[in-house]
Amino acid sequence: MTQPDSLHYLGVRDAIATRIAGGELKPGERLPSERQLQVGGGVARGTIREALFQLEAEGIIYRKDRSGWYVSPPPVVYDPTRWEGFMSYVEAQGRRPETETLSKTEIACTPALAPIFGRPVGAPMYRIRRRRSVDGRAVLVETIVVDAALAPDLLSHPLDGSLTSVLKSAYNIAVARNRVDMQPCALTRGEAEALQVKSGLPGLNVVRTSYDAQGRVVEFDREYWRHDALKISVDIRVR
Amino acid sequence: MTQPDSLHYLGVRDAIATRIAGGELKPGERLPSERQLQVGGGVARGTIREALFQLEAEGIIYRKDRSGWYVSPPPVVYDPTRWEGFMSYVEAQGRRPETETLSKTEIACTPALAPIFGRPVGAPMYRIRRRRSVDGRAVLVETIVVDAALAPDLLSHPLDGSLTSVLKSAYNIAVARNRVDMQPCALTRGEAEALQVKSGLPGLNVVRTSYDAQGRVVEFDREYWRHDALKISVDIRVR
DNA sequence: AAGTGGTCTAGACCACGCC
DNA sequence: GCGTGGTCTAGACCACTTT
Repeated sequence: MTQPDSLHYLGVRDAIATRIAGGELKPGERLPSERQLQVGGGVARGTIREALFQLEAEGIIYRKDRSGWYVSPPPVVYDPTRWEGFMSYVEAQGRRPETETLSKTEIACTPALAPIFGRPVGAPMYRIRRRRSVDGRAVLVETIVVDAALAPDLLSHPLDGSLTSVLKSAYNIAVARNRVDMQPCALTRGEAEALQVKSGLPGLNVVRTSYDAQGRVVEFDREYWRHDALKISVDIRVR
Repeated sequence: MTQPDSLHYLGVRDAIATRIAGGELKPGERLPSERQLQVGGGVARGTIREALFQLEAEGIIYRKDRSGWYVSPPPVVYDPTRWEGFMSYVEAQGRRPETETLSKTEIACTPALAPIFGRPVGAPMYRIRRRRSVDGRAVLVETIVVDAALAPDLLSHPLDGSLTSVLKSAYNIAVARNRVDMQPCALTRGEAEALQVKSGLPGLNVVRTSYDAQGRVVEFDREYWRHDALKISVDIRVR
């Protein structure tokens, strides 16, 4: 008999959490399979899974679809008031960043985008979809939209680094104001697929709108982060 | 037969989401019980619950323990770079804020707090636990710690409003710098209980450290938010 | 081919909210 | 005291990853 704090699945949770905290299971390592975790306990697989979901919600473990459960690495710290770019701040934290461009296309400005950019529906825009990883684990997918009138021929530039610095160096466009919105969400359909997570997992939706000194929108970026990959830190001085 | 996109629980999810989006079920209203939702479909209750968990992760519905499932109201927008205080910004959004003081005690500075405040272990501190609600739904619990040397007799002041303004008006302590850390988390034990949610639900952990002009920590605040109650918005001007 | 997690069924009992 | 969600069992089959 497992005999936990009255609840089986929390007892199983604690048992696994203890093995992780004790260093028996290290970040990135795989847990025993669900059926193996059942062994002596006389516990149904559903109860084991309940415990695993709990640990997943806490950010302690994560899963690779149909491959297994793994111990989560520590989160990346992100300061929305700075924009050195993903690559540099991840590296500064001693982690290995990676960016893949999933697609880059010219699109016509949609009714949803028109008011954001202050441009007519149908105006040419560039849309870039990227996936970014830390230490080989995909942590976010993003969709960036840029006004083609401001940055003609943008897509011929290298897009796997900082887009902001491309805009600065190739087009002399400087960001003067940044608006960042963040909201807990569920990762569904496309985002979940790109991050190779189960649809419905919690995530963080980060929307960044960058303006130049004239108030024009130079970059509109929607990011979907794994909920366990990120820690936000903002430091503000009062005027 | 329900006949969804191959997956039963996603079909059930879509059916419920449609009823909510269509206005048949309004924010704050209760959904039919899990057993009622099974009716014609030949669907197991576990599958229904899978669909409800999905909607919960998306922030579309929430549950009151053993009472039922309800349609979520829209989130509150929170700007960490401003601190007019919870009461005023919630009101500004046309919602009804509420604050309850759960406890207020004098404590001895712990080893964890000592380096934050730069004070010796054992130094007197005040600890205040509060719960805050929007339109009658508890959305966050917080624990605030203040150095007793800076604000003697703090606990005799009214604590259901803005603590920052009490510090300002009663002690002439002004905040010069604010550090805000946010991280997705799971609501467990005490927090879950205070928010009347099931332990393990996703939440957002917000830690705010406020400094005065001399660099002293005047307020250390740890907040646990329901994941579906909050939207963060930051607006930054570049120097 | 074997093993894994993902989904689903059909029951059961319990603790607790609500009336 | 009835109905609710919360927990749990013991199976089953499937899609997919891994070897």
